[in-house]
Amino acid sequence: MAELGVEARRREILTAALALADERGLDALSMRAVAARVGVTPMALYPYVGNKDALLDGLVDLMLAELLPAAGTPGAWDVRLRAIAHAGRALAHRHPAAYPLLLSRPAVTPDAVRLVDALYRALLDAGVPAAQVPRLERLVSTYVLGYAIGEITGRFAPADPRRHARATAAGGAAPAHQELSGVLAQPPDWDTEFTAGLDDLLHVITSHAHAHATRGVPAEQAAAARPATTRDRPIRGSASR
Amino acid sequence: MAELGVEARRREILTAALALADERGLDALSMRAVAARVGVTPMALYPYVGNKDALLDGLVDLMLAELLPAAGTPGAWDVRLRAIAHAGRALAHRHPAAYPLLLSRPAVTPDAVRLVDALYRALLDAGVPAAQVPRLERLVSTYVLGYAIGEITGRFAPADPRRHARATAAGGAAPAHQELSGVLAQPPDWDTEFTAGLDDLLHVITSHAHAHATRGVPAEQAAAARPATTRDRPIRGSASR
DNA sequence: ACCTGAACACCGTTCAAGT
DNA sequence: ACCTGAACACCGTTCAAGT
Repeated sequence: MAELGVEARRREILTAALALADERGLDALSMRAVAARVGVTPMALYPYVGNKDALLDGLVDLMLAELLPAAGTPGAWDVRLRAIAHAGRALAHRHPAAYPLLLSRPAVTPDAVRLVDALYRALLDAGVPAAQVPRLERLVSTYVLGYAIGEITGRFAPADPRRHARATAAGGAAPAHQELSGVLAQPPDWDTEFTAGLDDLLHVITSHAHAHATRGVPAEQAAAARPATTRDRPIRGSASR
Repeated sequence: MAELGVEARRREILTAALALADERGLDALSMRAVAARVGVTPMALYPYVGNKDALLDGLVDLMLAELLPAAGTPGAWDVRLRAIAHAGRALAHRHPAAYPLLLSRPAVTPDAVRLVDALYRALLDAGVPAAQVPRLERLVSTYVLGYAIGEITGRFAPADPRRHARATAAGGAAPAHQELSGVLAQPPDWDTEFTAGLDDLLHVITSHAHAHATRGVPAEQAAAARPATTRDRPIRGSASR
């Protein structure tokens, strides 16, 4: 009972911290401000969150927990992979200030492992050889995180005319910009671009997949539908539960 | 003369700040610490760097300046693109603490534009249609930045046995991890993996290229080697200088 | 068991002042 | 023209103390 209370209080504190980051940015996320929002003295936070660094790790946990339901999406491997990717990007829009923490902190919490596991599963179901699965998982998650962060931090943003102006002002120093002035004049649609990049990565994945393994359904169903001899390696556990 | 002195002093301050970040991390990068390293009072920095935020932008500038020579690499489009990508990753290893700033600040300085221009040029030379060039440039630069940051911040890192242990401890919650336990047991070579991902992106690029445009040499030579009728759009300026 | 209050060693930045 | 010093409003975190 007391233990449960501690966990609940911890979540209460982390939720307040994430809300504060959402509303006023990472710079405004001080232990003192979080404490004030929870209605307590700064020192009262320490037994629950350790210190500020651990509090930031806690925010990562909280965001991963929000993302996790996407890992349960049913359907073909590419449907599942797309769902997780789009959920990952949507998370960035919901928590633009805290989101970059995902890229800078090791993903070793149970929820992070579960999420990675769902991506591993999708890649395995796509027919990717085991040796390539972790690498392609990192390729996809790097894309999702990097793209979303580029978007929210404004790295891609200079859709305002000033960048274009500056680029052409550079003149001979930026000839390719001049050659592309037509397409650079119209700002891109970031939703469309994200999906296009994801499509490109899906092609990369299928290009690495075994020729015979074009199964697009979850492992159990695929295993049931295929003759056992098409399995390239023994599957240990979990297939029937 | 006085103007030049100001620029030189600014660079001196930024160089000291970058060195400080390299040696003691971003958290240790205070205005006071930079000032002490330069041998001056904190307030003396302000006329040169504006404020702390602008100082961080200055570090981005400094890193881009280090990266820029890679944009001058000669050779075929893919050679040039690879050179820039590998230089971008090498930069991360040289400045692990400051590097993530590249992902979080808009790239609108002249050096940034020059770098993007070199990537645009490589993609154009690859035969990518103009409409796809900016998107694929963002795909490539997102990969380089995201991968390098994942590497230096330890997001990929749990090559230590603990992650694997934790994943398998999760048991039924991480079945794909179990299925992959063989490949997950051996830590990846990050150099090789970076290159493999880059190869994948090069394939994406060529898959988007015009069928006839497999030119692998800089624009001027390619333009000279091909009949003018194969050009899909008029090239404005720069081609002959 | 849970929280508070005072204190310490830091921050970034302002302002008025020095030479 | 270039820099300093004192001051202000903040930080994260410690410690001893309250109830």
